[in-house]
Amino acid sequence: MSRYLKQTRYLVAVDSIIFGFDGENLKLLLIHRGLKPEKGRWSLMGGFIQPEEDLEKAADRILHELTGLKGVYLEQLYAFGNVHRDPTERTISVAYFSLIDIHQYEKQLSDEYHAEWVLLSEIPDLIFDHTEMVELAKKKLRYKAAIHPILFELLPEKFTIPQLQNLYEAVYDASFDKRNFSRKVLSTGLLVKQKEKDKGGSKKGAFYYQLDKGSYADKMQAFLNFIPNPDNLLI
Amino acid sequence: MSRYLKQTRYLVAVDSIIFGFDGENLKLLLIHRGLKPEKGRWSLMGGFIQPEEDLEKAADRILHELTGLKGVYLEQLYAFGNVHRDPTERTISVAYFSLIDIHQYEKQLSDEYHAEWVLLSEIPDLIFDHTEMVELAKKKLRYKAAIHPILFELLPEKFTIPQLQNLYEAVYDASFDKRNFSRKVLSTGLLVKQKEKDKGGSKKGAFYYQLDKGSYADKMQAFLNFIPNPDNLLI
DNA sequence: AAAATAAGTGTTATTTAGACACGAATAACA
DNA sequence: TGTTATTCGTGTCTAAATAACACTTATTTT
Repeated sequence: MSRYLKQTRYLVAVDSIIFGFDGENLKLLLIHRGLKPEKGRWSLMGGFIQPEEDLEKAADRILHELTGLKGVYLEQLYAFGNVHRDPTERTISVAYFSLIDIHQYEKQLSDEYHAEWVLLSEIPDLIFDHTEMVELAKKKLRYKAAIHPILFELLPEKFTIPQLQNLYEAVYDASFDKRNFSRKVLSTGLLVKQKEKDKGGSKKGAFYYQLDKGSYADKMQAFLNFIPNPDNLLI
Repeated sequence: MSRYLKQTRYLVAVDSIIFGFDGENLKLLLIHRGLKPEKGRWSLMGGFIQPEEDLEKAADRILHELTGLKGVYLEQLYAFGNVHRDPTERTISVAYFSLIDIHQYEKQLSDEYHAEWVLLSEIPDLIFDHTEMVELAKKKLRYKAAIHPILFELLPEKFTIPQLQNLYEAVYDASFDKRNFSRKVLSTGLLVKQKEKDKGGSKKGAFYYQLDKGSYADKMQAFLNFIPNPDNLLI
């Protein structure tokens, strides 16, 4: 039934930039390639799309294979299609990035892939154009998080304001005034205060908060200007 | 040299959403498909990528073929890869959108493609998932223009403040106070006042302005909050 | 009981946004 | 040639948002 007879076909892959936060640092989930070519080198998790599989679904599958997680935040980043990006054979790769709570990640299946969390500030050499993909993903994360409340995806369901601030400070490699920060974040109406405190972080303990799932969906688009002086922070 | 033996290969296309502005209305450049399948129906301009052609280059080529223009604003929008989006054969399409000054467009080559400018508010049925592509491009245009000074790409080199305001009003389907608008746009430091006036638009005439190319590159990222109450306008 | 630590909160000054109205320049026309 | 119609161009004031700033509270440790 193929009617586009004279055209060349190409491999199409999906690669995933998976960000995680451990309460302290931002990390990236990488694998040690077990297969040739480039065996033994660091790489993003990826795979070829299958004949009956939508792009999004392929990204979902790959994420699931590596982390065992389903239903996590996943967003298309960019299609990379330089002719020689994979020296073996021309492959167009659609990169996705996702945000997961690092503590939800169980190392179940990861041995199969030799997956490891790596500090975002200490990313090793990666194969192909994966470094470029990661750089773009970092940029987009900063960009988007300045405008939309997506960083909650990196936290557990219950989190404290200081934890949230740590996360923002890690993403922007900056520090914010905690009075202004908490006022701003609470004024969004997105957070619901819990009765329990997290006693782990300090002697006094900090109250847990939870996302108001209802308004979260609504306000996804209404979070502009979250970061002061974004001009200085966005690349 | 192909080592990924067991994988399926796919067609990869590029489709272009080409926006233009005629001083009054926003328009989209569409073609009447001359080839089967779907001959005679409206479509975005597109084509398959060639073996030695980067993605970006393919988008550039297609734009050039249709409009005769080179070096225009071109940005990757999204990769569309649903299994059955092209019923003939599975094709992954990477969509690009571009912004051109409609008056720079000469209908040189367009007869070959039966290209036509169509009002953005009156877009006909399009083949495949092209309607979805256009919707996403509209959304991204609004989104991005609220934050970055990209709409200048739709204007001639010299333009007046009222013309610029018309453009913003067309993009956001809203009207803005001209005093606040001009104060805001001039405060960016992006515009250089010219000595001549445009006498076409009014009896009094309006001064031309030109982009300060130097600061344009710098301030591409520093144009946040250009649109009042963006919450109401961004989808 | 004193000290150490991190949480939580309020005030003020500055900046920015948004609402608002009139004079100036020119062409068309009476 | 004076009057009218049209659009350009500008200034002020009020309200809201931002950012800078410091102390008290709760609790554990010593």
